[in-house]
Amino acid sequence: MFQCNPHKPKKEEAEHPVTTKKKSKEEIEAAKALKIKKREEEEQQRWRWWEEDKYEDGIKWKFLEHRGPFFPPEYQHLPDNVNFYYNGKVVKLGLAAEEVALFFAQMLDHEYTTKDVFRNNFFKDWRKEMTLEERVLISDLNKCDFRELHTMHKEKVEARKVLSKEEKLVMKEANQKIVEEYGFCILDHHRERIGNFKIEPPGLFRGRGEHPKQGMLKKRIQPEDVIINCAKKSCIPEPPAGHHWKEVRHDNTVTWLASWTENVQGSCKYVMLNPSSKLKGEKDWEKYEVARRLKSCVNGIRQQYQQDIKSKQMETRQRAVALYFIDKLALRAGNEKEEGETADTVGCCSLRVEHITLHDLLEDKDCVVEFDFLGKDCIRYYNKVPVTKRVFKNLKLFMKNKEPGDDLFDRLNTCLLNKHLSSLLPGLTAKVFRTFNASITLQEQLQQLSNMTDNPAEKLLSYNRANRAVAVLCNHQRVPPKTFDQSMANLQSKIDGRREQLALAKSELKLAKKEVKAHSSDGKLQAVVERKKKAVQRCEEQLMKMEVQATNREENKQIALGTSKLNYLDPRISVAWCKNMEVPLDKIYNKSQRDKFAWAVDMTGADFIF
DNA sequence: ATCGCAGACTCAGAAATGTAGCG
DNA sequence: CCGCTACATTTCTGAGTCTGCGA
Repeated sequence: MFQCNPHKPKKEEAEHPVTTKKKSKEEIEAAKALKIKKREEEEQQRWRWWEEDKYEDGIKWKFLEHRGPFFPPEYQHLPDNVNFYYNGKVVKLGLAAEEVALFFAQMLDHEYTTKDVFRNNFFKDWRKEMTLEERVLISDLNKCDFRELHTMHKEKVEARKVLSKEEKLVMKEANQKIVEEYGFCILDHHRERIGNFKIEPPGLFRGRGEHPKQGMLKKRIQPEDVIINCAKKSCIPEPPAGHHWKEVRHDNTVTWLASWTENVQGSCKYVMLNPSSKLKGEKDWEKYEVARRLKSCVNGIRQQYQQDIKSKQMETRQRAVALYFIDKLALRAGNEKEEGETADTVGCCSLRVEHITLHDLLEDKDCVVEFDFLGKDCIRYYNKVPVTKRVFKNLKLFMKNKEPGDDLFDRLNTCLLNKHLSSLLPGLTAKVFRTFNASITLQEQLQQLSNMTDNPAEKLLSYNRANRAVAVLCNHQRVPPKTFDQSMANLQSKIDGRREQLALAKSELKLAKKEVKAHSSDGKLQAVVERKKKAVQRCEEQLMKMEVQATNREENKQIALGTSKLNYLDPRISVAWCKNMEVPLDKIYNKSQRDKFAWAVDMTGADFIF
């Protein structure tokens, strides 16, 4: 005799005493009820800013109050028994040099520390932190032995993992206290979550790809480096004891609460609000509205750039071809970058001759352009695209008499392009094409792929496939997780196991049916048949679910769906689809995504069209 | 007037952390 | 029942886009 939990049909053996199971079941129910109640409360407290009037142009808030950013703890000297060695001898480093040495030691397992650029940059900056004595002594990184520091660090990480439940809870509560105090601000009478209220701790700069500055020391930020922005009439945040702010200003035309200049690239860093905030949400909404405006005039714009390709002006022709790429391939604008300051990556306007190859004929297609370049974050863009004859001819022209390293569009830059675009439609820039093409693709794909008659798993697979089409368009890639092949194999063996189980269940059902025939009108046997039938059905459902999961995972191997979902797809398309398909929203958006898109969830009906 | 550059903001994947489901 | 692991979510901060201002 056993109970079968409807949520876990797989567990069929009565391994546990019924009493404990019952209890935990009740507990689960109670927890669920609590969650629902909490969610409802949250919903009631939510600021429905999308129902309010907008501020006049440029004003971002009328009141802003916060506690200032949260600073990381000061560095503490290493314990006495942990030593750094130079040339085989113990060297006791001063506080500053030791801290930086530890940054390097912590990364010893990482590939970074084997790269020459990284090592040289690190060593140069490290020496700057040394005392004169240290600097005289330590002149060769290869003679430095950080292994004891490295081991200590690993042990610390390990120790944190094996803490008892109680200790972990204490830490969690301490963290929550910090979030409560520093993680929120008051903006126009509403409590809003801050995104990154923690000051970035010092460390070694890690760029993406072959970054010329990798390994440089990212210095500790002091309150003296930080500018605070808040309302004049608010309670001004208190700097840490013994310190003062660089400046306190009251600029309500910007959205940041604090800012500082980072020393490696000299760029500004900001403390800003969480994506669920009004300030971010309103901007997001506006972004999709501009993209929808583009939708209504994109045909005209397309016609125009097709015409412009024939223009007598070289500048116009280049602009037209670039726009053709941006529209068709969802390329980024491609601003110029300072050479030697960052990794060598490009976008549309900054493409060089070496990044494309022209094929009059390739794989049965005429006029094929082969793209191969590193884009944002050094993600490779590789694509073979058939283009119109006109575009093809122009590309040949643009490449004539140029070296591989020369700009493809030598008469064009993003400023020129965007000026042209904004003359076609106010607010139109190159990146709007990415948003527009991403969202329209999602809408079309959902329309094509999903059917009301599909089962829930199939509907979700279709949604993911539509999402995936967008991710492919936008070239959102990821490195397959290290465990990918293994986990795929695991899933497959699970599927195989389930298949066998299904076969078994089927034959048992047959047998049971025979029995019934033999001893007709035996009620008990009839019940057995019913039970076996259910078992078969359950098995089939489970199998189907797993197979869909396997398909989805395989197709997702190198594709990252998150970025497009979060930044390119008008959430109203997804909300409307859920309503039409009767799919619960939380199947496609997790908690923070629902928070971010609260405006869309609230205002969108099943009839929404992008 | 224009041009370059700082400033402000969005977008990006990796890494860290949390959690659920499994044996 | 409990620890472990795989997967999901969150955090982190670097890398883009684009605007507006001052020389």
